[in-house]
Amino acid sequence: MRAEEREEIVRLPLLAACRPETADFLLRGAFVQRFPAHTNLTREGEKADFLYAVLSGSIELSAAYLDRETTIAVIGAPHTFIVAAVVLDRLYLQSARVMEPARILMLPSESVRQAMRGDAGFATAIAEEMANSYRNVAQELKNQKLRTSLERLANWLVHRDKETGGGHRFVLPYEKKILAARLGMAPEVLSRAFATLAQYDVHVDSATIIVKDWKALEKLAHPDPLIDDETI
Amino acid sequence: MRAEEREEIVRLPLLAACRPETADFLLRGAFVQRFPAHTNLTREGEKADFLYAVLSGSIELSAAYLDRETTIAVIGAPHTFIVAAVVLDRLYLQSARVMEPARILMLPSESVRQAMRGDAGFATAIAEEMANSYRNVAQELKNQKLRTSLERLANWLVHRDKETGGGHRFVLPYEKKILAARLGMAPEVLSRAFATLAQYDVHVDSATIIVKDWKALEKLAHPDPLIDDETI
DNA sequence: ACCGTGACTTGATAAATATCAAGTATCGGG
DNA sequence: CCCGATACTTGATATTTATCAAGTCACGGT
Repeated sequence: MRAEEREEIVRLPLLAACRPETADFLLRGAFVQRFPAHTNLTREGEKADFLYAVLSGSIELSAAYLDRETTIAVIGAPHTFIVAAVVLDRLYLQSARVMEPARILMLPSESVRQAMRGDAGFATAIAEEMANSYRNVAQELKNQKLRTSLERLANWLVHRDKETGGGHRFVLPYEKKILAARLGMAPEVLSRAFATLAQYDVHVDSATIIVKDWKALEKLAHPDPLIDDETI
Repeated sequence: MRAEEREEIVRLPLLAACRPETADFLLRGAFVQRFPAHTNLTREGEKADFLYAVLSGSIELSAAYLDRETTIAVIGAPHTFIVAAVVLDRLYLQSARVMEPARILMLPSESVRQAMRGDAGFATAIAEEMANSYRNVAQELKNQKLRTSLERLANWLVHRDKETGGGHRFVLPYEKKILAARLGMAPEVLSRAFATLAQYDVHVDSATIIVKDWKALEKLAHPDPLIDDETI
């Protein structure tokens, strides 16, 4: 592992609060690897061998049931994924696939558990990471149970616009097919939802979104910090 | 706090793995309180002042949006709730209401965070608690996104039957109205779903459920450990 | 014992969402 | 530059779910 890469890694929220010797211990068994798009990193049901952290690129987490499949979340740097399975030494509940070509840090799961037992700072960082993940998925559950598909799309657009600087013009970060799965609807429904949003002056040109009447969109969306704000 | 009550508390998964002095420290600021049914313990949006653990009784966690409301989960002993908000010192994302009269342990949230920083065993226990909660919500999200309402009910029955000893006969632990919200459907839909299950030899007499043809129900439900098994 | 409230059910209907099919557009590889 | 695969859109339709309304029933409080 190169020195500058090591620098980058110990700045991750996960490692920033642990003792130097814990970081040493963890990084001894760790490695960083680059993966091209579409690589499958984990499949749900497998044993949790590694904790993964995204250094760059993005990862799609998905789950399947019978012949159905859905996207649970899309993760980017500097976040981790499938930490819960590692902490509990259980099976992955989700599959992880590389979306944008990614650099991934992999920590052997047994080392992680051992480091937790020995370093309260690290264990706390893991707990905080888990708490964040918990809140994100709890918010997503509220999103699913309390909103219609049109409302979920409208809120996603409002949120994405803020995230990209509030220019009221941005490009979708991934395929509409994946966005549809992420929002919990069939691709055809997403297509029609975009068509409906034309009434609210939302213009869609392939992957580019232009929000001409911000107020109208926000009124439709009714964003709620307790569902949409990840840092509340 | 009585000695036997203290005994009971330090056996909670949360405290079982921490150092004696950490338990002392935590229990110094803690108290146990009995609450009658329907008491509101927290409201979503409030600051997280306490970590709650259920010693007996049960708690309903719910969330609202506009004029809608849903039940996120129902918690019993020896589980905790709203730990994530405490760990991160943020706002509660869910409201908690007493369902069955309950004895609740309350730990001041600042003490919890302080204890985590000082005791790796306790921080690890919190991380494990969070990991369990995370997996439960993630499973619930899969349940919502990948199944129809009839399938959710069928699986809930299968699961509940196993939980209560597999006698193929049990009593609903709470009102159908709440069950409907828990399963993500309108009460009328639940009513009709029960009616549909008559075809599968599921008999409903007010709150008593009798499953006459277990195989038929299980075939309809298609239970999946990665969605339904909390300990996988 | 009576009353009133609220849970539960059932019917009728509307709205939301999924599915199937067909056509167009787009994009990467040869 | 062309081809084939796949994403995306749109229409028609089916299924799922919600809503509104009315009636029954059970229960707690007076």
